[in-house]
Amino acid sequence: MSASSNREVIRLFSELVDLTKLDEGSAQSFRVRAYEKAASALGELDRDVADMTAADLAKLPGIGASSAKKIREVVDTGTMEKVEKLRTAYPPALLELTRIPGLGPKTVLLLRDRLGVEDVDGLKEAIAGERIRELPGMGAKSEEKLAHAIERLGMHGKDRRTPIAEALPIAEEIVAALSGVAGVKSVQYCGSLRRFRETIGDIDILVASTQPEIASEAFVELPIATEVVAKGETKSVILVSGGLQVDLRVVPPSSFGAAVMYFTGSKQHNIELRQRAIDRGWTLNEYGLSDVETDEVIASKTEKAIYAALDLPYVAAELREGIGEIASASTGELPKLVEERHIKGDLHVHSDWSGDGRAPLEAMLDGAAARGLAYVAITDHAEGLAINGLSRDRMLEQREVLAAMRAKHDDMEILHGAELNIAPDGSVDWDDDFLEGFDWGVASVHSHFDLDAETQTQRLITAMETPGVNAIGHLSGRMIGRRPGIEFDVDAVLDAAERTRCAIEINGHLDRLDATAEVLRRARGRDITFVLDTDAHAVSEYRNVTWAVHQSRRGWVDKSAVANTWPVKKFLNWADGKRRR
DNA sequence: GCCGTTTTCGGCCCGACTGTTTTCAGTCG
Repeated sequence: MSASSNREVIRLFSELVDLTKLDEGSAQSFRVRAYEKAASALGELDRDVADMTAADLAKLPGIGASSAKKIREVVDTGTMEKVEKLRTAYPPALLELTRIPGLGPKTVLLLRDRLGVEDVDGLKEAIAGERIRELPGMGAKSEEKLAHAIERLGMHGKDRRTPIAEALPIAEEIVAALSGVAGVKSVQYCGSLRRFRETIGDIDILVASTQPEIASEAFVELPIATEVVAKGETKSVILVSGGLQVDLRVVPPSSFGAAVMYFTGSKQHNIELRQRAIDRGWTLNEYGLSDVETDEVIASKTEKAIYAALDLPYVAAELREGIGEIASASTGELPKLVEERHIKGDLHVHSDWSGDGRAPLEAMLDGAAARGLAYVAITDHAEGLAINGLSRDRMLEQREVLAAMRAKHDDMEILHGAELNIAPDGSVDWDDDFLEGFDWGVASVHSHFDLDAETQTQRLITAMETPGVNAIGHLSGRMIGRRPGIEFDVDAVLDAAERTRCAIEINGHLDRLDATAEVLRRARGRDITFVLDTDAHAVSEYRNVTWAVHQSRRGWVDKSAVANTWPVKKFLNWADGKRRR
């Protein structure tokens, strides 16, 4: 990716944020927020900063003359003087202290200035010597909390994030448990989980209840809770196994919409909405949108009503990252997003014919039919995948078996496909003649993840150019939280997708969610076709379609670009067309 | 540090919980 300089600039700005929090003694200082905003703007930039002048940079929203100069400095010299200077004043060991939950910049500086605490070991000594309690505003209880927080740092510091595949089932379990509690009208998980980020800092649960104390009590008593961090009337915090934090807010039912909105975030999205409220003489908080003068509530029950009052269409949770979605919403330029009911077929499905499939062919077809799909492509692994793959002969045999099963499923089109392996040189398992016998081909990277970006780019492009390849499966090959994706030139691959008419898959496996949202957003404005797939290896995994839809929304993908939302005939013609090029 | 259909200076989102306080500071989201 050409953005290696972007990554370095963002890294230094993030460090600048942390250092400035200490230097200013506040995480909310305007300078800190300005640096955060600049870092976030750079993260969304689809150009290489090295190619931009200071004047170009300063035109970007959130970046002014000062940040522009710093960015150029990093590009030209490889470093940032301000960061270097702050590093000597606040060494890494001291910065590490701010990662301890409950310990903010003010207290870290107090510890250093009054007790000479320079690092975690120094803090432990101060606690053991009962010297914390000598400080203003601190007591014996503070020592106890800090000692405990240091233990927590080891297993789950402030900045450790949990893969969505781990967090989502926990959140669903808690939602289900609280739904049955007396007085509870609605329960919803919010935060980054609802925005469908691929990793989660903590789980946010919102409850609407007429009896908040019962809900709070039930929450801290959940069997899944390993520790209660805080418990109040409307706000409580627990830890679950592994140290993952779960926050609960309880609001009256009439405020549910405002509270969901507040609790879903993102922080930047909320700030922009609140600014929009202020511009209209109103104020927005988790209880509602109200008039500053009269206290009259303008909207609070639903998110939609609040957006409408602010002259905005409803903004889907997956879009709320504060990266321009409010500006796009206000001008009617948000994409038309995919909904689950739009998905007419599944194009990446395995059976137990290949090694990792867990259900018989019949069961997978019945499962697809039960979901009301108009078509399904069986795509077992091809033989290049040593452990799992089917030989040519087995594939031909499977084709016969599928043909016989068509009679039973006369209201569902059954496509015979294959999941092909992309070799390091971009070739796939079989020659064009044999590939022509299939109805559908999805080609994926399953090995050689460490090749250099240039080789990987060419590898993907060669695969896309192959007539029998309709789509590239799980484009990056990443496993969230376990394995990074391959490195490749995103723009070059997107160019090839336009040119070859090869689709890019949006894989709904929770540990994949691939293509990534960053790549999908980068494809905005291009003429690229996507397919949403479950990559189901068992009947239960057809539900991955839900996650694929969320992922597409997070990537700002327009429904019109998703082939499996099209009318069936149009889809079949398109799929066939690519194969005959 | 950023920004501007009232402003190039003076604003910048809003509220809950904890521990220490007799009214608030710090932290967090």
